[in-house]
Amino acid sequence: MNTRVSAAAPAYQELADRLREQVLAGTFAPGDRLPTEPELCALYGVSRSTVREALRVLSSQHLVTTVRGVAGGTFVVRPEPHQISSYLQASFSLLTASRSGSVGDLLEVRDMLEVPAAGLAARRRTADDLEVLRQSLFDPRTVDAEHVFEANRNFHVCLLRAAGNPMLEAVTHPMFGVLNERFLRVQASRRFWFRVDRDHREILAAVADGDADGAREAQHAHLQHLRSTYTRIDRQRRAAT
Amino acid sequence: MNTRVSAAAPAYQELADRLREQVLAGTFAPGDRLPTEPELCALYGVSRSTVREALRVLSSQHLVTTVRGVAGGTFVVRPEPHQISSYLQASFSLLTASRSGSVGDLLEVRDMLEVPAAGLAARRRTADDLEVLRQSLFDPRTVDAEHVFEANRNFHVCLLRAAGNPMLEAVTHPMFGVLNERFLRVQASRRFWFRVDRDHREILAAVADGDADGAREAQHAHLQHLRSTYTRIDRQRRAAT
DNA sequence: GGGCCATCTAACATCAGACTTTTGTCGGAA
DNA sequence: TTCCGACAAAAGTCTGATGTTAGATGGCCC
Repeated sequence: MNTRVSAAAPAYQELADRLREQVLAGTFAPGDRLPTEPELCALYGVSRSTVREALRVLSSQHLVTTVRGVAGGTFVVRPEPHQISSYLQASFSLLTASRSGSVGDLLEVRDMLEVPAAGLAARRRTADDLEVLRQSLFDPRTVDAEHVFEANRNFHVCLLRAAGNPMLEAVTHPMFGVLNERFLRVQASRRFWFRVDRDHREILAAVADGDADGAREAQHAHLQHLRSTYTRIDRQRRAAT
Repeated sequence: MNTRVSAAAPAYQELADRLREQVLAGTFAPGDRLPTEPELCALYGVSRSTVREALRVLSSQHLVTTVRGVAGGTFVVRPEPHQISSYLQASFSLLTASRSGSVGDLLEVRDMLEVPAAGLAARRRTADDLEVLRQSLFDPRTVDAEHVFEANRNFHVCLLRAAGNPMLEAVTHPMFGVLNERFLRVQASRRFWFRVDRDHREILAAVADGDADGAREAQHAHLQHLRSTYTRIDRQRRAAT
């Protein structure tokens, strides 16, 4: 017998929602320990399986973590930008894989974010940022493709960080990541890397000078180059199918 | 006795990872049904609880859904932009709640995204988009605060949609959402809504004209107004603490 | 023959309880 | 004092039974 009009949601889902509400509302602060699993059973009148499934939902959304042992339990965590990034990257990756044409969308958004980000970086970069950026330059004549790939990745990530806006970083990083994994990990010509290297040095020079306009311009030009390469590869792949 | 160097990961986590890999790799296509829970138990040699916890992880990451009943089971879904949005909004909301000063960061990114978005909307909007935007205008003299709030929300969401880039929409919507919930749901003066209404009409006019520059400018001005209101409220709240 | 309703059934949902593994703590021995 | 082993508290895992949902089936009435 069910007096409610709609039972619809499973118990674990409902419990997860209720707990999430409390976490979001701040009833439990970051670092706080939630009641133990048996306690939650008693509190909400459900079995331990149900409690555990609810906790799995919350933990896979990076709202809580569980640790074992006597001092263990379920703890509220504060979401870190990099967690947001990893989730976003997985999602975007799937989105672009399933729908054709989304690569252009991704590039469009990347342009909106990374160009102003370069401008901000020029104004806000610290001496440390500059140093890291310099170390992320690479010799395009090097044979180690993996090293070049990593250095390129580093450069972009550092540039984002130098912009000093964690939200911006959290959102932009995955876009860069998806395109990078998708197009560069596998195939990229020597000539392409030469170009990338030149662009990076140009961007770095502007950022070092505190020249926001120059940095924006250089970053925009860089993305234009990338766009032409990505769309070419994308066309080839489609043709090959 | 454990021969592995690190047992670390719980079984449900490991199973979730293995299944996720298969979903991401396309072993299971969107719409496919995964093996039933008892079958997964047999396949991976674990108990049903473990299987179910793994499935909860995947489903809360919007990779699968489960439906009950005889034709039920666990199905691979393709991630939808609005799912990404809801996750992002929760994350950003927590991020701004826990760290002071992030409201400015949020506004900064919003400016990067919504200003060009308005420009895109001016170029890409359909007749339908225009119609919906018109219906999202409101009478600032109305007394129904909830209606005004909803109409305002609608206007921004439609404008984003009109830009015709799902990724852009997925990323921008939550930023708007967080600020909106945080500052406007509770307190907003009559004078503020008059201003908002005027701005909206200006944006709409530019978008209807296909005037990308005008739309960008109007949107930027609009965000500047919002910024001053938000920062004022934010200051008041801090002072009140 | 066609439409409607009761029944069946395959899948997920939930429960209860036991056992296992991990890890911090505490007390005693070297 | 330091080290080591027993203990305890917590999450992790397993088992098996029972509840619930919703499509499928087949028979009944018209």
